[in-house]
Amino acid sequence: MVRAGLTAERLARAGAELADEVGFDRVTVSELARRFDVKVASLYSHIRNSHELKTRIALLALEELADRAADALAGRAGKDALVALADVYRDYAREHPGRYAAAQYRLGPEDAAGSAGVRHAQMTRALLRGYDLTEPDQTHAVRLLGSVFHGYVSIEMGGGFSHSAPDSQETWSRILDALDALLRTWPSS
Amino acid sequence: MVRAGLTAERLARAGAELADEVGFDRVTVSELARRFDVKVASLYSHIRNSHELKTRIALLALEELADRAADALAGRAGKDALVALADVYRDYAREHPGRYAAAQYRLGPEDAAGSAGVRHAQMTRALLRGYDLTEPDQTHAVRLLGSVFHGYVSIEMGGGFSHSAPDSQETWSRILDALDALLRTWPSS
DNA sequence: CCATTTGCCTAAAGGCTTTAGGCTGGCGCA
DNA sequence: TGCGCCAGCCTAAAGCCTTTAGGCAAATGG
Repeated sequence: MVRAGLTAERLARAGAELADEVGFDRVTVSELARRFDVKVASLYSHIRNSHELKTRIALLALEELADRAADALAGRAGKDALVALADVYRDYAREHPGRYAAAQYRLGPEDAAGSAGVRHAQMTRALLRGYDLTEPDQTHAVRLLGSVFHGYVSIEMGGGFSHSAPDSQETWSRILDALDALLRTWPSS
Repeated sequence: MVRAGLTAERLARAGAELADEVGFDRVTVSELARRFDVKVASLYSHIRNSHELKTRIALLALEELADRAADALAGRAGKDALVALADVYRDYAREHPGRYAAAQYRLGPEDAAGSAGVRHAQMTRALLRGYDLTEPDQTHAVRLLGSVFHGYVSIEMGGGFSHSAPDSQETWSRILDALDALLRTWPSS
């Protein structure tokens, strides 16, 4: 009997693909076993349980996203950087809806600390160096940007903007214009 | 044998309470049956399936949220109204995390059209009358506010802001200040 | 070359969803 | 008041998912 060569890593990668195909919430240990043409119980030698599988997929997505963000930010500053970073999130969500959903999976403090989530915050901070903000406003701005990016993308993915004019791309551009303007004239306390 | 007096309505209400207690994703037809001290199959005379149950809970939450928003907006304008509306979302999410999650449940176009989602958009539009925006900027602004509110609240609920200074309330206030300033000086195309 | 570890399998228990079909308490009508 | 009918709950059963326990065989390394 030929062995399938399972690994926690490979399972997570396959799980990420599965998520993009059928949705993160339908990623199931059983379905994954089917894909590897292996019995379900076999997966439990590699992952503790379903939660660990999802966590690994989430961590993987966060890494990928952070890598893309780092790439996009390289050599850019100011509004250029703002738009680039924003597009990274939006594009990733469109290309990999399942992974994007996974990135929202709630992690325990343990996993969260070791995740790429930290890098995300740092990069947003780096981006803000192109604007003139000092603490604590910088932190407020980091949180605002995170909220807008995630909020917009998740509403858009949910179809929230698809049944009314103007089209979503137009709004996205105008929102980024507005955020840029806001960051340049941030109202200090 | 005394009848339990089940109803799609009562099931949805009980489901909403259950969601707040254990989380929306753990709302289950089985658990609900247990709460009514009734066999699982009995519920299927009132709801078509699990999806319909969740949809009804979502619609209920959207309704409640819209009612609160309408209340909060009454007699207010400008920044006052902005803060009031924003707090409605945030407070609702804190008081009723399960219902808030339910409100994010993806509805079919059918249900979406008949939902209170429409009222939400209209109220945000009404709020913007306190600022000087005309179409299509008004729509862009509606979408921005929706993104910020939803994005911030969902990150906050996920614990995203809880492990770093400054505290979340402070950021929330400053973000609302910033949005107010932005709306007053919205960069026209 | 064989001993041990590692990887996948069978078996089984327990939970959730959904459908089919049966019994009965009550409401409506005569 | 009495009776029939139907709505409302039940039992049964199938199908899928998770998770644990224990077994056999393929790799690995001494």
